Order: sequence, then structure tokens, then C-alpha cells
Amino acid sequence: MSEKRDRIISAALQLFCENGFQHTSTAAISKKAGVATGTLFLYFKSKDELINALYLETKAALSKHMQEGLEQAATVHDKLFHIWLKSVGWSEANPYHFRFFNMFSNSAFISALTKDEAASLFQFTEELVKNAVAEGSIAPIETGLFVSLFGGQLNATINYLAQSPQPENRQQIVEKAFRLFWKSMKA
Amino acid sequence: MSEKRDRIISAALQLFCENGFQHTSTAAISKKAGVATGTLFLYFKSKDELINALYLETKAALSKHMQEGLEQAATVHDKLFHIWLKSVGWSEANPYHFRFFNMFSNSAFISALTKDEAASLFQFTEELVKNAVAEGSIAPIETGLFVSLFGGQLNATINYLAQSPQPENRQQIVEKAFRLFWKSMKA
DNA sequence: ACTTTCACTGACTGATTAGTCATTTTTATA
DNA sequence: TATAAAAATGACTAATCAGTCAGTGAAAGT
Repeated sequence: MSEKRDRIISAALQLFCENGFQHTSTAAISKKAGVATGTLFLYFKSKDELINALYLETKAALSKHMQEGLEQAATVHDKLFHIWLKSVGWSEANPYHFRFFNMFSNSAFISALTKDEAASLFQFTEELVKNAVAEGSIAPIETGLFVSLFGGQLNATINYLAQSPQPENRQQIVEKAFRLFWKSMKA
Repeated sequence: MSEKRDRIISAALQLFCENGFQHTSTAAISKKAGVATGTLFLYFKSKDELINALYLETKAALSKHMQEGLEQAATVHDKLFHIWLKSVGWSEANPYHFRFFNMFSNSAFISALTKDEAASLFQFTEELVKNAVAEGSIAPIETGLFVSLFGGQLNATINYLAQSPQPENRQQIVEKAFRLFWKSMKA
């Protein structure tokens, strides 16, 4: 991966979040990245391919971060809590990436193909849930519903934190929200 | 409200959902609505004002629907369940509107002002939560966090249903997801 | 019958911009 | 050092489209 490519991706991320896809010209991205307008099209066939690549790589980064140290968690509870904390941490450390997901996950710019590819990066969470139900750690539930609810709760928590005025009890909120989720799901 | 205005709003909703904001020209909206290109600009100063009006009116319709018959629910549990069912029902009866929210709630097209106005339509939910905590029906929690989690869980449920292959146990899923939420929140 | 009003029309335009490509610069190779 | 290959440049273009405005026709008022 070239360094110029990285600069383009990173400039695109910022500008898309600040001004939206439509109000960000490829010329503006190139300028911010410090490359010529043509260079962008060496690395990405089109503006659409650029945003899809950005989406996929961002998802991949999050997925990787979630799994770091996951093997050290012994119980299902601990594994879910690990994923929870990693996700919150990553989102707070990468506010642009998080905002990017909020803005574009449901937009028309991301193709169905890209979404499929991204979903496969989170396959491991489905496995986790299936095993948890099988071993009786959590109450019986459709895997997809569990994953959806977990993601929803997580997203709601992060969004709440992002717009909440007091960050001092941030950690308590994060833990409390997880406790609530776990309370609803445990066997 | 003129009938042409309605047709423009409704055409815009469909086209925005199908092709996104950027790939929907005002000419296409006008054509689908069966009016001249200039007519759109009689009712909306700009394409941006159009999407903001659409957002606000859709939110208002949902808010109104949620509150229909709400006074008949006696307990906090019943009130929340009423809102839950009304929301799910409305989203399934108005899939375009629901998709529109998913696509544009976090987009750059909806102004902060519009979002503020929309939020005020849901003021009643915050009151509900405050009273519930005060009377001890639910465990103590920050109002904003509760509202955020409720919305997140609801949204996750509807999204799960929308992409789930089997609609036969739809009602069970809806009730189950609410039971899980209530389990996590009740005093 | 004349005038005024006004919702509506649609051809038109000025501005924007995604993407191209002939050329130059840099890097690798012999 | 000479040559080839690869990477990068940026002026340019073809196309799109939001928004305008002079004009139309129907209805209301006098």
C-alpha cells in the first residue's frame, strides 16, 4: 500500500464526514491529500470505489481491533465484554471512522457486495453466539437477533456518550450499559 | 397543503431511498410527481430544503402514530410496549419511510436545526422515563441513556425483521425483543 | 368583457465536477 | 550512465443538474 494511497483514504474520510459524499469533490480530496487530481484515479477507479474501499478497510480495522486479546477472555460474558470495551475504545479513539459508519452504513453509496464482504469480517461473533447458546451460557435466541441487538445496544451507548455533556463517568456508563445488556441475555 | 406538494414529497421519498440523494435529480422527482421542474421550487426553496421537510414531516407522522391510544396504557411497561408495537407496525407499513430514516438520519443533508425540531417531537418519551424512574417502575438510569438504548434496541429489532427470511414468527420476535429490553430495565 | 391574480410550466443557463490522457518526473534495471 | 518502466501530474472536457424566469391559461373579481 503506497503512502499516497493512505493519504487519499484519510483525506476522503475527513471530508466525507465533514461535508458528506456529495459535497466533497475528488479535487478537494486530492488537494487535502497533497496529490494531483489524476493520482486519486490511479488508486481508485472511481469516487464510488473510493468510498467502498474506505468502508471495507475501516470495518476490517475495527474487526481486527475487536479480536486483539480476545483469546484471553475465558467465559462468554468476558468475551462479549471484551468486544464491547474494544469497540467503545476504538470508536472514541477514531471519532471520524465512527461517524463515517453512522453516516454511510445505510447510504446508497456502499454496494451490497461491499456490505457482504464486511459482514464476513464479523463472522466470529456469530460463532461465539452459537456456541454460547449451545453451552447454555445465554438464554436461547436466534443468532442474528442477538448480534443485531448487541450491535444496536453498543451503537446506542457510543452515540449517547458522544453527545453526553459529562465525560467524567464515561467508564461507569459503558459498564452499566453492558451490564444491562448482559442482564437481558444471560441464561 | 396542496396535492402537488404531496406528490413531490412522496416521489422524493421513493427516489431518495432507491437511488440516494446525490443520484436523484430534481428533474427526476418532478417527473415522477407529474409536475414541471419549476413547480418543485415553488414549494421548496432548494433540494436541501425538500429533504429536510421530508425528514421533519416523516418524524412527525411517526411521533403522532406512536401516541395514538397511548393514554389507554396504564403502566410504564404497557406504555413502552405500546410505543414499541406502534413503532414496529409503522415501520413495516411504511418501509420507505423507515429506510429513509436509516439512510439519512446521520447524513450531512439533514441540518442540525431540523434534527432539533424533530427531537422535540419525541419529548414525551423523555417525560415518560423521568416519571418511571421517579415512581420506581424501572431501575434508576440517565434519561438520555434509556431513550438511546430503547431506540437502539427497537431499531435493531426492526432491521433484523426486515432482513430475516422467515416472517411467520414475526410477532413472537417483536414480543421477545421487547421482553429482553424490559428484563434489562425493570426495577 | 376586461383586468388582475396566481399556480404552474419547461426551455434554458451558469456552475460544478468526475474522470481522461498526453506529458513529465521518479525509480528500477542493465 | 543509459534505458526502460512505473508513478505521478494537472490542464482539459463532456456531461450533469440545481435553480431561474418569461410566459401561459384558468379562475376570480369588478
